[in-house]
Amino acid sequence: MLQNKYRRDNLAVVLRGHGINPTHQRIEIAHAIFSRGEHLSADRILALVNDRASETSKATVYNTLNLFLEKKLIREVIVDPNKVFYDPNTDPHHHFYNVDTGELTDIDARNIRVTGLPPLPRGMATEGVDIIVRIRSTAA
Amino acid sequence: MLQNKYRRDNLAVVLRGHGINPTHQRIEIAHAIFSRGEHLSADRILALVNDRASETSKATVYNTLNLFLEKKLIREVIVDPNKVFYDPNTDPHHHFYNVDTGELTDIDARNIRVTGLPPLPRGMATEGVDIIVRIRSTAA
DNA sequence: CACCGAATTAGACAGAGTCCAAACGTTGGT
DNA sequence: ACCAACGTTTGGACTCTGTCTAATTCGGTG
Repeated sequence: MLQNKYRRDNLAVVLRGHGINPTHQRIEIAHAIFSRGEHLSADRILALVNDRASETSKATVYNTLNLFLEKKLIREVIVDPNKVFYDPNTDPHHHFYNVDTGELTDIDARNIRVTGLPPLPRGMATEGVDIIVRIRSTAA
Repeated sequence: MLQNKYRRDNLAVVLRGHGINPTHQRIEIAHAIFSRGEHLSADRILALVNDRASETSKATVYNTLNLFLEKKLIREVIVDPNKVFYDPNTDPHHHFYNVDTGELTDIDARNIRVTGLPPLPRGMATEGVDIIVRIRSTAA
C-alpha cells in the first residue's frame, strides 16, 4: 500500500477529508510535499512543482500552503531567520536543527517530558510547545 | 546602583568588556535594548534610537546587532516568520510566545528539565536547546 | 595638522511573502 | 448547449526585512 499512499487520486481524498477542494494545483503541491516527507521552503516547493511543466504560480503556492496550514494538513517550522519551512508531519514532534547546513530532523515527541515550566499567565492556554535542539558538527 | 546600570558611561564599560569599541552609535543602540529589557526587532530599535534626533542609519543598526550577537552581548529569538527579535537576556532561558499579539515573555531555564531526547547523530554536539511555549488567550 | 584604520552612511539591491484585479474553470440551472 | 455564479488561479506590482557597496566621516596618533 505504501506506493499508493501518495498517488494523486488518494491525495484528492485526503484533501477532501480536510475540507479542501482538491484542484489540480493543490494536488500537485500536496504531492510535492508529502511524497518526499522533507521539510521544504515555499520557493523549493514552487521549483519542485514546476520542475517538468509549469504547473502553478508563486501566488498559488503561498495561497495553498496557507490553506493547508489553516486546515492543519501541514505545520510550519520557524528556525531559519530567512524563510519558513513546511512540515508534512503533523504528529507531535520536535526538531534537531543543524545550524551549519540548515538541515531539519524530526524528534518524536512521545518520549519527551518537559518539567519545571512556570504556570501560564492568567486567561492563557497552551497552543503548543516547540523544542528546537540546535546541533553542530564537532569536526570544526 | 540600579539606575546607574544603564547609564551611557557604564554601557561603554560593558561593551569594552565584550571586546567592542564603544562608539556613540553603539552606545545608543545598547541603551535602547538594555534600558528596557524587552524583545525588540531591528526596525523597532532603529525607530527608538532615532526617536528624538537622528542618531544612526539602518545599516549601522544591523551591523551593530550582528556584532553584539557575535560577541554574545545579546541573543536572537526566532519565532515570528517575519522578523528576528533581539533579546538582551543572555542567561539560559526559554520563551512564552503569545501567538495573537506576538508578545514574548522569558521563562527562566534553571528549573526546566527535558527528558527523553534521542542521542545526537554521530559527530554532532548540542549548541543549545530552545523551547517555545505558544500561548493564546482563552477568551476567544 | 596630516594620516590611517575603523566605523558609519545613503541608497541600491535581493529575497520572501502579500495583494489585487483580471482571467479562468466548474458547476448547476434552464 | 448556453449562461451565470462562484471559487480558484495568475502575473505583476508591491512591501518589508535584511545585505552590500563605495564613499565619507570619525577618532586617535605621531
